[in-house]
Amino acid sequence: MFNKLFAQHHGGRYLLRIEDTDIKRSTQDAIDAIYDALVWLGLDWDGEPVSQSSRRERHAQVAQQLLDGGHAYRCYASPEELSDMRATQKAAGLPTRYDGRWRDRNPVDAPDGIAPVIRLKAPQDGETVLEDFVQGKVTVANAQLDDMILLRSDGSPTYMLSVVVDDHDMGITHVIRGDDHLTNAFRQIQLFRAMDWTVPIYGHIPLIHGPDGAKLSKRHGALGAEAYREMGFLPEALRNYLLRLGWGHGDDEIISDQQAAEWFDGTGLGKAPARFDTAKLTALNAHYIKTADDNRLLSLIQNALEDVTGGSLDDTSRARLKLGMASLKERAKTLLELADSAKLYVTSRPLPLDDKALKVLDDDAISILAAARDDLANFQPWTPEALENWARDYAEKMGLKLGKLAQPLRAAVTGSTVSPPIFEVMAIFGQEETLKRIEDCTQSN
RNA sequence: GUCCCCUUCGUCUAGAGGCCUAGGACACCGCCCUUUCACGGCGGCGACAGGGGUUCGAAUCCCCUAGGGGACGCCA
Repeated sequence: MFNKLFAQHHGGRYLLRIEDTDIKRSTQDAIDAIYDALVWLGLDWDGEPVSQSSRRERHAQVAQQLLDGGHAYRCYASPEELSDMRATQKAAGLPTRYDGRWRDRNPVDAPDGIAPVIRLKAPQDGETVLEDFVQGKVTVANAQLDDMILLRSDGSPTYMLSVVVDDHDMGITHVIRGDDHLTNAFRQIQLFRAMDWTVPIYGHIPLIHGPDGAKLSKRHGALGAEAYREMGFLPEALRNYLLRLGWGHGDDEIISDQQAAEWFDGTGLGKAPARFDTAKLTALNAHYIKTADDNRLLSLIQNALEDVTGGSLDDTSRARLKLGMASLKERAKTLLELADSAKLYVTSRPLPLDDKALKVLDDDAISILAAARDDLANFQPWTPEALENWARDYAEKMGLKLGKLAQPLRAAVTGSTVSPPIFEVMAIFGQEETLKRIEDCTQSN
């Protein structure tokens, strides 16, 4: 999202690349999940996505070039040998790094039957400096960086090689990514230098943590975008929430996409990880539901409603939902809640009454309702305002508090003690349907 | 273990030496509005990690300590 906003802000292009160099993990399902999530979130990209796996030959060619130019070498150490090496280093309290055992060794020493990897011959002295527009100037001694693998023993390019080649070939000028890539940046810079290519400008943003402060991971709170969709969040709410995680613009909280693109220039990003807070996301979601278009909301909850009706919604239900949506969306924090409350308008008689409604409809209430029904039978006009005035007048005439009349009406008409304003609901159902619902209660008792 | 980074209310943040008796938002509590539930309005609770400096003056600059995070793969 930051990449997209940054590109929009500067009139640039926001490109998508699928980094699928690990064939085992890059299934079509996994890749589709990325596209779906990005599209749902409204983070669609410019141009065609580039698939890294389709560029293997080009990557291998660059590795060969590096080899020819003396910037890379073959390493014949086996995976077992390397893991022994790390174990020894760790036991001795040393940093675990490839020790360069094949860096200057004569290839004639190469053991038989071992396919080599190709490693970058990285500078060992001096330091590499990264001018990061989020982290600031970060310097690392080259002695801290080891000779990374460019080509695996099976000849396939690693992510590190592919990223650099693709960034160069795609003309990438700016990279915004998680700061788990910060140390990779130094290695990648060395590779850019070895090829004498222009290094992109980097911004490494902090990772998002879970509510308990621990890193968000697959087994700890990290969810795919589709999970938030299923929980009834609107993409614009998620965007607004994420925007404010690690970035701020004064006291502004509700920020439109357009405003975000105008304001987001890559500055003002925090360096500390932020915790994910569902409560705040939910509050934002409530706001965006309130301001969302009624027809859009209706289509978003349609499936849930059709589960109730067992078929497609009829015209009467649709009309009622449209009339009632303004009040319904005012009360919903998620689309799940909205769908739940909207069921009111698609449930047909005889109405199931919940426990609280049953409790409200005691003998007193039933007799009040029975009398009110007769008064209502000839009442006109059937509008929310007129009905409310009627209720106030009628209650006063009968010496009742308004609630003594309104709550039983709500229970009888909606089957619940919680609903949008009852006179609005009665108006939406119409006179005939309302009277029948009242009769369902007064007659069955 | 080694290297790098971070540290303002419970959470997200504003703050770039005096505007700060530290502002906003979410959450929480109270009151108002009210036929229910919400919305909304008003008010409250609540933080500069700790310790040293520099300065007339520090949340803002420097140092140390503590705590947190990230990286260290023939993963990305």
